[in-house]
Amino acid sequence: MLGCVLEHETPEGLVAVELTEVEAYAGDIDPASHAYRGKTARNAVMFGPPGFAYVYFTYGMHFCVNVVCLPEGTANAVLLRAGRVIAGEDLARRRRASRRPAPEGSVVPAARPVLPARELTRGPARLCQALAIGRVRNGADLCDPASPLRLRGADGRGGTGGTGGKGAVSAGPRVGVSAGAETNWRFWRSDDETVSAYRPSQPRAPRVRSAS
DNA sequence: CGTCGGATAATCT
DNA sequence: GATTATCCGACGA
Repeated sequence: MLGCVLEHETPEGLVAVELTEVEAYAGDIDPASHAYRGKTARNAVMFGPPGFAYVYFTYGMHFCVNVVCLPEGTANAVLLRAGRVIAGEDLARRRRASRRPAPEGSVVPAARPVLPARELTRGPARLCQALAIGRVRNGADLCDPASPLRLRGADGRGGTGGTGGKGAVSAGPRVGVSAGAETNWRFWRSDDETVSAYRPSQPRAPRVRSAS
């Protein structure tokens, strides 16, 4: 799936990325998968036919998008973690511009730093923000060229991805997972600056309430 | 450049 | 009530 192109067409315009980093999740045999404990309302799309988008909401503020794989009844998916913007960079940058509150006592809004191109879709939630992928795209048909959210080969047809002969593919542990952390099911284009930084799972201490 | 804490709510136990 | 397939800004080197 590396090297394939994900496109989202909205009234605001089209943004497309060439995928540079993905992670595999293997349903019932994979403790890191959302489908590990069976079918629920959230993960239902993963149990359906392949080629559809599984979009989920996490950490109270972020969306991530997966491509459902393997036949109906199985629950496998590939998480799209990063890409390189190849169309609609302006729109992507506007969607990604973070809004900081005006400094205290100031009427002028804080200056917005210009985001480097490599930061636009570096990470699964950033990718979704740049492409404006949200809940309404859960279940979208990625293989239908008429779908607003679609996936295609880098050659404009159904061609395979990989690195297009331009380099190597690396593999390593998945980001942010606790169970199944030893499985090397994260794949990325070697030496690509759009690939997200690896962070091991960091369980946070439960929030303690002040005793007083 | 790196590490660290906070935000914030759906989902599941 | 705990956990989470994350990101951002602050701060220090």
